[in-house]
Amino acid sequence: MPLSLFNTLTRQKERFEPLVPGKVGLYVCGPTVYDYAHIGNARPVVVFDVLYRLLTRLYPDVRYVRNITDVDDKIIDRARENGEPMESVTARTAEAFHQDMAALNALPPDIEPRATAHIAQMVRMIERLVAAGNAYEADGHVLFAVPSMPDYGRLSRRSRDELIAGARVEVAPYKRDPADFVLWKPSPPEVPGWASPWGRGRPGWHIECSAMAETHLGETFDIHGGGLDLIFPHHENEIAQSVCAHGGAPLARYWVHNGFLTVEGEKMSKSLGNFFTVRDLLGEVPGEAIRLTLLGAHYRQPLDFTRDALRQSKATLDRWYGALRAVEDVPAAKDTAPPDELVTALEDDLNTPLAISHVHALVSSLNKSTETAERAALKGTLLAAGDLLGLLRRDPTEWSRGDAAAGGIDAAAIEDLIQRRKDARKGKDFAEADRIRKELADQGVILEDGPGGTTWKRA
RNA sequence: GGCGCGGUGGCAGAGUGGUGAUGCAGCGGACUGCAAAUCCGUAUAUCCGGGUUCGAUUCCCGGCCGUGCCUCCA
Repeated sequence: MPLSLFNTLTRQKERFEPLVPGKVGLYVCGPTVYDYAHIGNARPVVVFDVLYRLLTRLYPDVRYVRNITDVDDKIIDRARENGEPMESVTARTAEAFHQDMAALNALPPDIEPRATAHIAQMVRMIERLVAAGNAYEADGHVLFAVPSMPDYGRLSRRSRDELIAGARVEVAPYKRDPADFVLWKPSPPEVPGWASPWGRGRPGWHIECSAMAETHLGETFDIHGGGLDLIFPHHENEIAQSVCAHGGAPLARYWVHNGFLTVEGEKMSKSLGNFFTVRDLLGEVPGEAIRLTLLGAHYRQPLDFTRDALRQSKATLDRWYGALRAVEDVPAAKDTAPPDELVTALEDDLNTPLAISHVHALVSSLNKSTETAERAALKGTLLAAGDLLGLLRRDPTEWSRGDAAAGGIDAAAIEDLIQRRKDARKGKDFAEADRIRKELADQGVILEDGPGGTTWKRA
């Protein structure tokens, strides 16, 4: 079954065909690095990581570009508040972002361009837009002239009139048209800035993505991804800039947007106190449980992120790793592929919930199997399925034993108690054996008596 | 006000014009010295009202409810 994706441009699920056979260019809007990534930021990263893994499986040459926005007024504000240079804010935050996303098993993109390294490309693009009559200088700013682009609003399906009618913000006096947006703005001396034909200044929000996409993927590429909230104005404006700077060549052929996330049924916001950073959550549950939670709903559906969902994802992974733990002594079959139905589910517009149900089926088969060759085959298939989804990468025993919580009982002490319980059982002193079981249970350690002896795991 | 999305069992969450996946929780059973894990079995759902159809949860219209965006905010 061929890959199909829901294209925001046409509001339809379309069969995916790369522009150049065998070769795929993917651009995803990355973070503005001024603070830790929150769980809402993590959703597109994880969703497009699955797409990247799938594309890599289907096509020999995939180039995944995800930018880092390291110049922005929010960053500048943060730097001023902290009394530190913008560069130290962005370096620190980008590093934290990398750590957090790695903890979610998100692969790094092939190229991670930074806005500040592409100022020259932005300036050149703006110059082209001015020369072509699509942009103008006014009051130290350079603005994109929206009326110069007849197709403006196609992605978000808004007419210019609607935009103006719905505008909530006062229109800057230097704009020729209320819908015009900033390409370049002046920087006062205390604000970071770069020399340009229009004086010292800094780029507007949208131009960086146009310039970086052009630099690393060319004028027209295959897939552009991001959150639903970016459709307007960000992606609409990106299209306007790029298309006009490229003589009408389309920017991306498929626009893929992930849905929004709520927390415990409410919009995440700092004032509601339900604002979770990935970093906070990683202190409570393994990153893999966060990842599975994010993949538990279809990417275009709204996702309600709850403690209960997180707990359930952890329980699911416990079961999956439990099945792997039972076949630790069986070498996985080599060169195994994920099940066809799982690949098919992902090819159908990234139906991760359906794909996950196929993992459940695999785990169930593995638990039931008693024949060594079959178990080896199933183990290989399960690991291949996990690889495609970015799951089940850890050692199963290590997973089940978890990390000794601060003050928790350590592995050596547990083993010692298990030995003492074994002696008690040998002497039919079940009261003592049960006392030890209870003692460990009270510390979150569960004992499992199997044919090969007693093993343990943390609850 | 404009544009958009969604309403499926106790919870989460897919598919589908014709016996409604999957997981968690529940109940019963097997296994276990007791457990845990696992396995087997089992009850429970398509917001409301119209329309199209032999037949709609699925398509169309209306309503109700929830929710997102509406230009520097990612």
